[in-house]
Amino acid sequence: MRKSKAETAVTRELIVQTASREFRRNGISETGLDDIMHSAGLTHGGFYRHFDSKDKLLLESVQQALERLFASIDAIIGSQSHGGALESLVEAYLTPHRRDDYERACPLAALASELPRANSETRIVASAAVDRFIATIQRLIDDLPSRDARARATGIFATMVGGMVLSRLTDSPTTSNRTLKDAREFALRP
Amino acid sequence: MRKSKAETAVTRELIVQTASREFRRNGISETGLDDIMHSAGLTHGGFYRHFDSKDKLLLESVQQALERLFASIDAIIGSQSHGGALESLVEAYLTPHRRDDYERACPLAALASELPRANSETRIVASAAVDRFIATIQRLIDDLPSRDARARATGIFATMVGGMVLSRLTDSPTTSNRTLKDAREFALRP
DNA sequence: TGTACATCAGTGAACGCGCGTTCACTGATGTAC
DNA sequence: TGTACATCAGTGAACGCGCGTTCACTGATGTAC
Repeated sequence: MRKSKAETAVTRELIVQTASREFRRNGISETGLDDIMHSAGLTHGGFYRHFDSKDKLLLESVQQALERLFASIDAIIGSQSHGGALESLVEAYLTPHRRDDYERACPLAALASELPRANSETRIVASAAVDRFIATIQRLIDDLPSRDARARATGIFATMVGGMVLSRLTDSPTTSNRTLKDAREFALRP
Repeated sequence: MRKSKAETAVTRELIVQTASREFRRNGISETGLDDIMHSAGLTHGGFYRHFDSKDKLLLESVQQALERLFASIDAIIGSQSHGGALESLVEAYLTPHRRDDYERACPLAALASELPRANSETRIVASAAVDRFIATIQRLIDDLPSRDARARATGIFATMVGGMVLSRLTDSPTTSNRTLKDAREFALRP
């Protein structure tokens, strides 16, 4: 049952999107190709018509998640007066919504301890994303010389990623939400 | 070749210690019992004379790593004048040494994205350790009412964990070291 | 525009490997008398 | 204190399962004329 080129492209996109969510939800090595294909409504055998390996799918999944995350962040920043942009960014990131909805979760936080062992292409993408995140934050800090702004931006991003990681590690939902709030306030402290 | 009770206890301890390092280095699901037993100089068949399951070993490994980490932190705090203790704690944590030496790494950072999916006993231990870490930091903050000190301590710990996670995610050693430094300074910023 | 053939997306079975776990066995240790 | 037997730490093979990957097959799509 060959599919048309258009249908094939849609299927491929669906697989990447599904994988992107499932990797973030269940981790890289705990997510099987069978899980992904089944979640996408397909059987596992067809996978290799679209991708060379699980590693290649992981690479595209992480890339896609990052592209969408940066797109949403850029939109948030763009829609704000310059003064409130940093606050909006931090508050959009450290949110119960982004903690619980793995479709929108930050792959750097969701895959934090697994990415350093991923294949080299994926590591390069992840490492570049850290840089881009920090540079984005740096641009929103205008009361410091650029060297200090970069250092401050790194600290802010560390607080964001750490706050998200800790909030997922915490059992109690109340405490988890307060962790997000405390991290937001610490990151934005003047 | 039955071993004496003393030898058996030593072997058991060796397995926990080895597992604790290997889990932190290679992750929970990517570390096999065979890897651990082989690293400890044993064969995999003997494992079940000491532990009921991989999950039970994980629990003890994480517990042991946390006990040792808290012991070293308490020692650092105890040996300091009260004013410098927070600085010493943050600087002892966000160090290239603790990033690279998995014998001393913080399990919360090294297993950050895997622990939320671990068995419930291990999750409870991890969650309690987050609380204890925050409480330890809180006690070193004396210029704020306790509610605010707790919030501040949460922010500091988020920065510490995030800084460590990001430094492991970064390809370049120079950048990775600077990330640690920036996170240290951000955490300690007055 | 229609026809004949090649291509290939998706299916479902199979392969090979590694993993967590079990088991029969060995021989030194522990224990009961 | 010595002897006879039970226990059990460690070995290495085996089991069963799941995983990433491959493959023969189907039939609709794409293409060459």
